[in-house]
Amino acid sequence: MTHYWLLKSEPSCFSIDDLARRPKQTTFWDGVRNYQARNLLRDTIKIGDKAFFYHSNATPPGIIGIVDIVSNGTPDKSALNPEDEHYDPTATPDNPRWYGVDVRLEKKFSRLISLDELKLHPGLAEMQVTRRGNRLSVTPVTRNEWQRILAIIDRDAH
DNA sequence: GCCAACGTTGGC
DNA sequence: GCCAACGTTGGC
Repeated sequence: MTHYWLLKSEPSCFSIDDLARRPKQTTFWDGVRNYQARNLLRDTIKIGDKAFFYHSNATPPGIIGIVDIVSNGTPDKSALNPEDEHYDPTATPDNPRWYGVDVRLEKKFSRLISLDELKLHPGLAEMQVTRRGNRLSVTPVTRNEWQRILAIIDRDAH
């Protein structure tokens, strides 16, 4: 069964357009350094799931598209690379500590659905990403929330 | 195991 | 750039 997620990225670091330029519009979602998010990436998110691509620390922040999850969780090798900005000296090949998944761009929305809009929408205001103080970069999205957002985009297209 | 200090996230 | 929220670290 397909599950739905929201993945945050700062567009100044990695944007949906950056993903669109990658070979096969696919990349390894690396650099997550929070245990709760790590557990989701390692254990819970599976091939065939889908996720919203969320631009955080943007003006405005919001949901900008959809990615398909195209691998199960695998060790995040960026933690092992001293040259990488996400290097973690406590990670080892035997105990990789951090995980990620491969994602492929499914769709960039015709417009960004801003955080403000989510908060104002009765069916979306309870999304985890709208909660004050929420810092988790990987959060679950309910089937209803997923379909409501698709309906907004679909409506705009007509 | 507590908790103060510190670092990071991310909206504004 | 500010700062509230929250996660992590480390002394005790």
